[in-house]
Amino acid sequence: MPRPRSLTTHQIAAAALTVIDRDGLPALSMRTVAAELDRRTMALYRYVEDREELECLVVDLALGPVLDRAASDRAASDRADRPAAAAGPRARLLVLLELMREAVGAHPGVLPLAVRHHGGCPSALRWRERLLEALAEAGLDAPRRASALHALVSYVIGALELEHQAATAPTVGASVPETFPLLATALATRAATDPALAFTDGARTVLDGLGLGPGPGL
Amino acid sequence: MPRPRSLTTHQIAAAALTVIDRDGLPALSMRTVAAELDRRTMALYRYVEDREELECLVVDLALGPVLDRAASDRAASDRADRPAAAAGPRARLLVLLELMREAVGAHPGVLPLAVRHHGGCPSALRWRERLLEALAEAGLDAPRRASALHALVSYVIGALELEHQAATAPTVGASVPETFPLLATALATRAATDPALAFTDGARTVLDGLGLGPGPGL
DNA sequence: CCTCGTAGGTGTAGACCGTACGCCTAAACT
DNA sequence: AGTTTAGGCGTACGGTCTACACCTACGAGG
Repeated sequence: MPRPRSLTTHQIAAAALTVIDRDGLPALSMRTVAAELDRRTMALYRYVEDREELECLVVDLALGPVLDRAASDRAASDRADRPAAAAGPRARLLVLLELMREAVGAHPGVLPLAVRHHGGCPSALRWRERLLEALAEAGLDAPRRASALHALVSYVIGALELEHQAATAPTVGASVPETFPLLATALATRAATDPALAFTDGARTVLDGLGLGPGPGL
Repeated sequence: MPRPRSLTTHQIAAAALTVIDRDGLPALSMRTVAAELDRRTMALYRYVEDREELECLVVDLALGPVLDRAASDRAASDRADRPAAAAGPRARLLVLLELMREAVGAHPGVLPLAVRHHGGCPSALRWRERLLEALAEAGLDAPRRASALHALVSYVIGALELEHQAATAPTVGASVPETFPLLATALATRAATDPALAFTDGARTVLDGLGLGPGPGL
């Protein structure tokens, strides 16, 4: 009976993501998103409570691929096309962690939003559930699962944040070398390393610490 | 010859910290800080380039205690007053990580700023250098130190961020239970755990993963 | 003691932001 | 065709940061 909606929240999220990818996160505003959709600013408020909710939609959209690809990996593993993905809990966890990194890496500007809304956005919650499934499969009981999840999520959030800042930092380390010799060499080493390798390396460290030793899969 | 300065950057940082502690991070603005010092807004720009720099000063001030207490611990250990603090590299690392958590915990509102500026603020750099010293003492060579530093810093940043959000979240987990059973129990477990214990537990996990097994000290 | 120059402090104003409120109107069901 | 419901728009308010030009208080040199 009422007038039909001419926009969807998905379209709005996509427009916001376009703005972020093109002009960076600081450019994200109700005005710019509305302009991207050829609408006036206030039109958005018919679909979204406030900016907070819009950000949540963007995060959900950007993190969508994580689950899609995880699901396709799982389906593929059922068909034994991608045996590596199903080799074992440890390998599956590693894949999940790397999928999250890739999803965020595809839209770097979203990272601060993802960090802020990872607790209230469906995609992120589903991702965590997947982690827990793998942890359960590895034989961890509930308390150890909770502890392991905390360690893994903390690492991922921190590592992504570090990587993001390294990418957007205004080259801070000018006065570092003399005062902090160890730090200087460490930063140099890090700058010379492939970020993806550094991420996976740290992830493996955490998995080792959880007692999920390198199994037959990897 | 010129007119002397009537303020110090330290005073400005302290005023900003007062504002944050009293009214929360969103209340931080050039206006509120200036009001705290009984000055007009623009007076601050004689001491600070922009808001960015002010935030950096606040982080530096808030993180100061980490280094002071780490130094006093070290002095104390020299006098054998606090043997536990000098028991070994692993114990020292754990203390450094916990000191960082306590420093941020003393001013919860600063956390987002600390995360954003941890790379450009002297206190944070000195803290990292201390970590590297302990790692070197543990026998790790330069590449492994860089890798270990990355894992540790990532974990700390992520864990603090998680803790901060758990404290300020508007109770999101309403729809979680049915859709994500594993996550629901994990969140319940986490909510029932002392944050300090959860933090230390995760830190120990990372240290284990780094091969710094539980030594004689702890 | 007086003057002078430097730098501190201030006021104004511009360009943004998010969003509360009220109006008009287009669409679809009765 | 009529009614009703929501969509879209315009305006406006209060807030942010900060560029710029102005006045003035202070300490040093004479």
